[in-house]
Amino acid sequence: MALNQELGLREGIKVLEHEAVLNIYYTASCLKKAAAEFFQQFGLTDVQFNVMMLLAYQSGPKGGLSQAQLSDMMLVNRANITSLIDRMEKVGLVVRTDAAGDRRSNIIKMTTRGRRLFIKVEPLYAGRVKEIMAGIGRAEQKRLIVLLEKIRESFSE
Amino acid sequence: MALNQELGLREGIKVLEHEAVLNIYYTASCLKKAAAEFFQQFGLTDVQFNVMMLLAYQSGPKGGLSQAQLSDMMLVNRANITSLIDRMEKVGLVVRTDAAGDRRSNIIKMTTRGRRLFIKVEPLYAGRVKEIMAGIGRAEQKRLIVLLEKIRESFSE
DNA sequence: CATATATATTTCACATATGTACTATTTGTT
DNA sequence: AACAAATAGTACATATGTGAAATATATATG
Repeated sequence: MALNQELGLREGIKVLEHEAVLNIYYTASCLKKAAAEFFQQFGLTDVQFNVMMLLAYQSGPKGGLSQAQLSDMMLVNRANITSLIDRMEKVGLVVRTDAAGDRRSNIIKMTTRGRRLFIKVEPLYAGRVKEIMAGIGRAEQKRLIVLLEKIRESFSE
Repeated sequence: MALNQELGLREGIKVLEHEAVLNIYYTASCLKKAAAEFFQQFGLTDVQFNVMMLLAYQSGPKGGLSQAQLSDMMLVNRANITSLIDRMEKVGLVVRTDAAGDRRSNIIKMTTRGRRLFIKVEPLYAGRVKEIMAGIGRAEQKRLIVLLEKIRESFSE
């Protein structure tokens, strides 16, 4: 449905570019809500699951990632990683370990409990994502990705 | 640029659907940051500007919108509108007025100062949005909007 | 080697988002 | 009219996002 109707606006959105931007915002927000809802049953947030996914697939030779690396891969302010890892550490999903050779940084690793939970949740999540994206086919998904990449190019200039 | 590279991921994203979702998130985040940066020079946040835009274009016969109406049009939790309007009222952009006939609800209206600022900022914002979206043409923007609408359909079932 | 600069993390103040619970008021039903 | 249910706003706890400043440690340069 068009955004106008979904939001119950009396007046349409006049600038096409703005309508496109609002569509991106709104869709991201819907997806985020659906993700939050999905992860809640496992006591996780979408952001926490993202951390676990990065630790599972992107870990370096040290068997973990520093907070700075996580921050870069998540586009999250570094200040924010501190409390995020605090919360995850408190519930035993990850641990901070010393980085060999650099006493400034922590290497974050998943605990056995974290890994076990991740292995259980990940395939279920993949299924849910496919369900949600079933409205558009693979070719359309690829086209969507290309369009979004083009938009982001204006930021890297 | 592909998300893999932008985030510096060692391993690519395996599930296409997930890659599409992450692209939407990431693009929304980039757009939001650009908006925040833009509005900062006027002492506004993007969310506050959104409130002003709704008050300017969507106001009902009472010359304003209730907090509940704003909440619906912004997809913001109602609990959140309270503090948002608190902050905007404190800096004199909007006022809470009594709703004739319903003592439960407040009608939010822009102040003269708010309206003056909005009139100044709006065309500059429209220009900035066009700049940002210049990477894709009008036809592509329309196609993007359609794709995003299709994705959102899976939530309204 | 000493000093300047850069990097990693933490802390702080704040804006925004969520859900839940509460009060006040309105509306709908009997 | 009396009572139940719905609605509007607020308050609170929590998660996430921002920038700025502080601390500790590493690195680069003269």
